[in-house]
Amino acid sequence: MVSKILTKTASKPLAKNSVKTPRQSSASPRALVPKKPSFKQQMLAAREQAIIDVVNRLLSEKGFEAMTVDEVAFDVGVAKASLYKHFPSKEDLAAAALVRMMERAVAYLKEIPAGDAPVIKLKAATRWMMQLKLRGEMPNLPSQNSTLRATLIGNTTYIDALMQISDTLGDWIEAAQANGQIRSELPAVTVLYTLYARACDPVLEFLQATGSYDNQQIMQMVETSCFEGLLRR
Amino acid sequence: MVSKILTKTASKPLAKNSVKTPRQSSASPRALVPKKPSFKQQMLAAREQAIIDVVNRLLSEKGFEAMTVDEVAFDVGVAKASLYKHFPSKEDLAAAALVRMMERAVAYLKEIPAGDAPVIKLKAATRWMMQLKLRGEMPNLPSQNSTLRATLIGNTTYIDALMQISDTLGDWIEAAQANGQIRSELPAVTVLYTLYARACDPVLEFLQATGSYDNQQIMQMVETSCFEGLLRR
DNA sequence: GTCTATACTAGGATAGAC
DNA sequence: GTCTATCCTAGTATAGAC
Repeated sequence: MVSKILTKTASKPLAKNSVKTPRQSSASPRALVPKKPSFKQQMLAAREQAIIDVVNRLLSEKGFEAMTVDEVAFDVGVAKASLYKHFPSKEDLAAAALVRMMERAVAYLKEIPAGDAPVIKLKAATRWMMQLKLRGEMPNLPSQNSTLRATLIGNTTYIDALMQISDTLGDWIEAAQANGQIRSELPAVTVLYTLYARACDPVLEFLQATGSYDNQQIMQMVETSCFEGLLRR
Repeated sequence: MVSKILTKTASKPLAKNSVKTPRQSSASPRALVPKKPSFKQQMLAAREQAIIDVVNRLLSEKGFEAMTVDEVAFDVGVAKASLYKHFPSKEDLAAAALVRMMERAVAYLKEIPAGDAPVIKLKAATRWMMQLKLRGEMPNLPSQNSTLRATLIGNTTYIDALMQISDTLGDWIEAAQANGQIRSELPAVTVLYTLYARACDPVLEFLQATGSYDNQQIMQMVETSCFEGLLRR
């Protein structure tokens, strides 16, 4: 467990989620039977998915600051005011996209075969991030934007997913250090951050911009430099 | 020479430099004697240096988008309108800071002993960048901001310095690959970009934020992971 | 070349009808 | 919950006096 490497913030309950699963009174006789979402709710959820898709793309293309709500509304094909019925602010819009990304990451990590060697798992996770980035689906966190950060650390779902991911990766890192595959001089946090950083590595887009290499080659090169190092063995 | 790795843009002559060295008519009998700058010019240059210092700091703290001209003016202690007498736009303000950074880089590279092994030179250059970043003096290029990019590629001084740096580092990289120190499977461009990326590596600030390591330790760790790789030899 | 005061615009957010 | 129309702040840039 390396969850201690993340400052555990007292995550206050989330303000409100726009699309809730229908909550029945626990006194109801059918309380244990999840009710199928109504047609309207399905439409709503689909609309929000579409919004999040657009936000995700814009976030990866231009980053949070440069993305405008007008643009989001236009691309979704909806009025700006309607967006604000779904999400209370631009920050929450971005947060929703990030939350979905986190949930996808959690889901992907679960797919990795448990029997694989720790290093193999770590490489798989890294490749997954790089692939998203190369496909223009990895949101660009403009690092030190304060208003977005504030929203994010207040988002329990986001924080929980992030910590879950960090714990999983952290365990793999420690296992890989224990069995001698990853160098132990580097603290596990450093390794973790180094892997995370592949999700926003400018080298990926620079190499892509040269047009000389395809995505497979680029991922291979960055993986090599990251795991094997620049120096020859 | 790897200058071909950078798209050689036809760099049009710079619009105008706010502080020019006094230009005498070439017909003048003292044309070859550089005239000492007048007191007023020295004051002007000093003022502009102060402005650039502030811009540089803000650029590294919050990036281009989040930096406001009001803030710059306030921190310099001058009226906003006065700033615009020195620099025609916010973009030019940032460009000036970046140009100075480039010139410093060029100067630093020249200081590196020519007799050192290529890899040693590359490590020195990398450490220089990381040190600036850790000290909060490395401007944060918000990557894909279009208006700033446009100004930059129109700035001959900037482009020339960037190409000069790339050539120098490129030569060292190729030398290091030739003598077997740096792995040759990786194209020189990839190595070059990988080193450049240390100037904006989020791992540096993340590790700094933990408060568990001092700058020397952080630089050592990142250098290790970059050159030696995460895997144990 | 410095100031104060102001013009102008982009962009986040809301009002209020349907 | 969607729309049109509008508000309002922040932020770039400029006018014009000294």
